[in-house]
Amino acid sequence: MTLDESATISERIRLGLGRLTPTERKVAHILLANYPVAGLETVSEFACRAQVSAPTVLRFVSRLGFASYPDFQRALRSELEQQVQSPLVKARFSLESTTPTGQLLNRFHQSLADNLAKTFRSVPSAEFDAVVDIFSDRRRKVLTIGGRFSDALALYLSFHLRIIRSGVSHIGGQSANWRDHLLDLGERDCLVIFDIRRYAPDLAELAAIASDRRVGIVLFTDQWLSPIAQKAAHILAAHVPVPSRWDSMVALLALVEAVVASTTERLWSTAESRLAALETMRHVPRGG
Amino acid sequence: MTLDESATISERIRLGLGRLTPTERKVAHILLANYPVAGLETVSEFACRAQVSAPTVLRFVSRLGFASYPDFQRALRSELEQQVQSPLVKARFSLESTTPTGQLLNRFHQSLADNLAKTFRSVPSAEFDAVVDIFSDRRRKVLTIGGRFSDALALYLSFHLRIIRSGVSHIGGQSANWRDHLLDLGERDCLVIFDIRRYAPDLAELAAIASDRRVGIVLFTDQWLSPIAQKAAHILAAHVPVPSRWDSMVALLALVEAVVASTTERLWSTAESRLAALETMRHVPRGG
DNA sequence: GCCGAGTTGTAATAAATTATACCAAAATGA
DNA sequence: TCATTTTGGTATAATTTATTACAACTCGGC
Repeated sequence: MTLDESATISERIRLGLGRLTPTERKVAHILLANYPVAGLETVSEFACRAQVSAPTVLRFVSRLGFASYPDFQRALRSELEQQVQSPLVKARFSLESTTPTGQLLNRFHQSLADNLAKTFRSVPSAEFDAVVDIFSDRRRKVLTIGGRFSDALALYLSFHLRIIRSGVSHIGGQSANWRDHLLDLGERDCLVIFDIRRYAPDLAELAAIASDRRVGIVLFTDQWLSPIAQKAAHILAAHVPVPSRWDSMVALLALVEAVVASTTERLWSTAESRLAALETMRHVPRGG
Repeated sequence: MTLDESATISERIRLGLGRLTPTERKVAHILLANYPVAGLETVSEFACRAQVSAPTVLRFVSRLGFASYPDFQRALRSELEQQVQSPLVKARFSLESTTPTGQLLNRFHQSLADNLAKTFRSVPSAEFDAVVDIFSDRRRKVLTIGGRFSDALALYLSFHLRIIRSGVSHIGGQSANWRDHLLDLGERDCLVIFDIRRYAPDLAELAAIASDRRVGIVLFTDQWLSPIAQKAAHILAAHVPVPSRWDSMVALLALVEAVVASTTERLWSTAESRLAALETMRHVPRGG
């Protein structure tokens, strides 16, 4: 099995993601989400960041086709070197950066653009496709749920999916009642969890139960990966830091929209009539 | 001799350049010319690149104020991690544009970045400030509501505001019941409406009623402006087109988060204790 | 021309890192 | 349920790396 040496390392990782063991995949995701810095650390630092043991990191690197860890780092550095060739473009298009508010907006925009770039750079195509595959499969039921803030995204996703297909629900209400929803799900079905920093214990618990029941978990999370990542079949991670007291869900929403766009395209031929039917229902006059 | 820890390393080098010996200066220049990769190599690789001996490199690092070479590397990495944001990134590290999915993600990302830029460039600071002013004024009640999809953002906004202040609600449920909520609002209060393309007639109706009652309307809408714009006291518009069957709410969410960030900052001194109280309540065990 | 402060490289040493062998635990399938 | 395979961590060995001591060299001043 010879890998294409010309490919960038991040590409190599994304392509080889399928051949990795679960824990190795965790390492891969951490690296992609913190590319390339994580790989430039020592093995143990990297391992610690990914919450795995050092040998796992080494096995990961080895499976990528590198002869040794230093070899791997050399490759990363040489890639970084080429990338940095272009002069450090700092100057930015700016609106009124004179006013305090203008500056704030500028900084905020900067961070968001950044988060978007990093996020899309690190999303493995295979992972993205896998999620779209699942959402496009009408035989699989889909349940969505999220944390305190991210639940809005879970809701948004379920709205969109419900328009183009059946069998989609959003889990709301008291967390005590969540698990009841799982009763309806079987091995082929799918639980979509949104969980970002200040990870919700309630969600982790739900994920554990779902995992026990062999329900496939699709996880939308931040760059540091929610603990649920261990139980998840597929992970889509977004970058969330912004100059604010709170984390940003912009990049996460971007991922959701990309998935929705792709799924919609896939199901369009059949969704179209469904949409028309919905439209008709919507215009039926109601009392009030 | 303590150096300013806040300065970037490259800055630190430039400042200290005078105090270095000739050979050390050579090292400094090599590092600046191949920043930061050269410093991420091993001492001997770095030394070889600079055509000096290993101890010279170490003396250089030491004179910069670092306790050890690994320490120096850690600093470089952490700088890189933060800085990987703005520069360049796009071109080099971009994801597999070879695969169809890679192309799709690239196009999508491109559109979103574009929307963000256009949105932030066109937001009037005064309008932004005005909205923050309103949200920061605890005497004003705030009601949020949105359309089919944008309601998720309305919900998100209300969640955030409710954490830092009282008097915030989200209007849900049947549109027939919406107007009941307006009974609670007076002239000084505020109705926040999210309305993007395929503008909802229901919302326009609600806006008309609110306007009649002299309730101030804050409108989050798309670049073409919902018809509600005529009734609105303040408008924040975002760009929404993406290569998808649906419009994107990413830039709109970005605006919401910017407003929330600013409002939070404004109210923080008092919100902090409120947050602590909420946290306590949250941890009270519940049945189940 | 010799001396001494300052500078640089060589070589030996100490410290860390990476790599491996092995075992336990989990997953898988009959 | 049990046997078999896969997977992941621990402990340790092997290697590389950073560090230090010291000697050689350079350059000014006397």
